[in-house]
Amino acid sequence: MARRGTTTTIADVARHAGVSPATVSRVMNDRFVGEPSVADRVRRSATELGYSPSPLARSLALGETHTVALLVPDIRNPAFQAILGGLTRAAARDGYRVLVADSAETPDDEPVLATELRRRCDSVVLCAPRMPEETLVELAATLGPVVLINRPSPSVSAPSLSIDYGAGITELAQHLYDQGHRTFVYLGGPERSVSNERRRRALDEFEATMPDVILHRISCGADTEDGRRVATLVRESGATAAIAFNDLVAIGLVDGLAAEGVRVPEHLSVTGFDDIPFARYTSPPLTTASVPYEELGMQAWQRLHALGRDEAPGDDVLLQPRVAIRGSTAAPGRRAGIGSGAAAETVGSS
Amino acid sequence: MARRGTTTTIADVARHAGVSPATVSRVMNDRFVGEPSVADRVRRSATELGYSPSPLARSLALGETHTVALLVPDIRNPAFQAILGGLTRAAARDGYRVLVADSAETPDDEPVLATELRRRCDSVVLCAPRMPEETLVELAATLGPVVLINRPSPSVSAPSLSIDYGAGITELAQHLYDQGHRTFVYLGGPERSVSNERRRRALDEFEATMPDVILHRISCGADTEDGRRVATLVRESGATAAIAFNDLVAIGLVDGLAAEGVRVPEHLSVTGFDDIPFARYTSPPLTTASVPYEELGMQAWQRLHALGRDEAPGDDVLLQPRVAIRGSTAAPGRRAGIGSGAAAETVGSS
DNA sequence: TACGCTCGTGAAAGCGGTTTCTCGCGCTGT
DNA sequence: ACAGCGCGAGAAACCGCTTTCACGAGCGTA
Repeated sequence: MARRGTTTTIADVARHAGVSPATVSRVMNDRFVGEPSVADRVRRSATELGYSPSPLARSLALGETHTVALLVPDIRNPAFQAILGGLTRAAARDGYRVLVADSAETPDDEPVLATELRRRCDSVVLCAPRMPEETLVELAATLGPVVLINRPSPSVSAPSLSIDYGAGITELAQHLYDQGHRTFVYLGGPERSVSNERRRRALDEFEATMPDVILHRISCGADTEDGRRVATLVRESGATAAIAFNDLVAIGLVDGLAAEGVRVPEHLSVTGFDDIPFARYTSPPLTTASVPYEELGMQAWQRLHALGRDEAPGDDVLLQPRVAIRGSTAAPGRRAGIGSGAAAETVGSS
Repeated sequence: MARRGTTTTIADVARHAGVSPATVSRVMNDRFVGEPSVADRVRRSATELGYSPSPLARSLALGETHTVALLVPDIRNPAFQAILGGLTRAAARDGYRVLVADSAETPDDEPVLATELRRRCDSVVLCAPRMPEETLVELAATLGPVVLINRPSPSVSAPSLSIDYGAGITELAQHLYDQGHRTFVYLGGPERSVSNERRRRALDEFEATMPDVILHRISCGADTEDGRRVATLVRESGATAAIAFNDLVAIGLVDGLAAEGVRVPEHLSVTGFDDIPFARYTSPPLTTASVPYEELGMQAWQRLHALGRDEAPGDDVLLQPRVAIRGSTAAPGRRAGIGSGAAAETVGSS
């Protein structure tokens, strides 16, 4: 904030133009209906004094801030950054700004963080994968306009936008199965994460459906480092294919395996999840499920914008990942053909 | 904002506790000096009514918002996301939030955007690589607390944090030279970008210093797609080493070259710049100059925080990139040895 | 000519806090 | 016993803008 008395206020303009603050306000907001000459005079005074209304004061008076909050567990996660990108761009088109906050992977802080953010903003995009359901229900009720990312729930009043992780992971497993794999290992994400739960359920079902499939499970994490850490465990598991919680884990795993002399996909196939921008450029390019996170961010804004104008926000949406077959998967025990480079890619729909 | 009359205000608490709003305010801000029993009563009323002060009203009254703005040309750029990450985390530690905005690569919009943001925030981190110097000087003067990213300038009153792009690119060139390359091609970034200018100057000087070096220049861009687009030009240039404006361009280039059957580094060496998190996982792992963007974000906050308390913000800083030698560079015309995997890496300092 | 309308504008009451200023009270000093 | 002092807490002004309400002027009509 500028030093007190430095900024020109609406009163200054009013005085300069010889009118009342009310009139200045009306002119600035195109709500003025009187003599055009008066409006002109006000406008001239405004530009002459370099006046622009204080957004803060307007927010207080109007009860709206033209700001939307985004709360995520870790802002450095590329998936959240993609959401942020989509949200920022979409909101900007309607003259809204985005306030970001990061709970530093501490679900306990999220309710108070969210409420605090909410008071600065008109609405909030909440991404709280590890928040307990009951806390979420309570929070969503008090929060007002909010959209939930990846937390579809009939008991919550807010619209939610989610990724069909189950469908994506099933399709990945099926792809591996079709290539001849029978022994899998799943590298689980954060323990209490909803999206991890979705993936696990889908894999449980896959295992139950396919009698000849063996599925090992390793509790891992969501970061590159987590993937690297479990490389040895994966190697020793006897699996021919590893299904990683996400791309970061997969990338870390591939790297960790390389350090142990295990080649991907020659010795072991690996799949990721998310299709972060660089998944296609990794070594080898990563077979993964492509998730439209930027789209998610844009749709989130669309819902909130509707909600803010008391329109119907639209139904909950379950966005379908698209599996992208790249170089990190191959038939077990078979060497990958020479020339299977970054350019080759198949995209399947689900 | 909650529906009018829904939120409990300071007046409600005052009434409930049988005191004046002034007293409530003092209690809430630990400025209360009277009878402890009164303070207790107020605190009880506050929690009972679920009261929390409106940040908006406080901001208006206090003249500070506890918010800092970040303005960048494109929020989707990983470098900016890293800065955002560092800034967000550092600011959060002091109870500040970050408001993000993206000028959509439109330098003309930046001055008005920045001023608008500034009115909502206590300070702003400005990253405007393509803004004309004179505009910047003017803007920085009116903006108040601001730190400039990558725009060191004696004529601007604001502190600046920059990357020594010249040193980084020179070191990369030198590395290539040491490996035996003599014909280079530089893939230039955005035409009017300051950081591109810095790289170009350094390469001009490098060319002048090394008599046997031939340096071609291609105007390219800053994105993966730009790199892919110029792959053919690069191949036809006759250069044995390509120095890309940044990692994204390098990655795109490598991909584009692969599509034309040109192998990296066997046929052509490629360097990037930035060392985005995935540079080490590309295929092949990218030789690049590692730039501490997250650190940049944190330092930016540190300066602004100091500035906000009328402390000396500290001197301008020129952060040194560290060149990371990876798999995308090799001696010209020599095949890379088998087994040069992602794990192998040398880090040099500058 | 008087009455009632509409139209253009200003006065003032919010929005929800903070802070200065003031005032009443009880305590001390002589 | 009374002036003076310090302390605890409230009244009111203020931050900068919006908006309702009121008011006076000008007009048309009876």
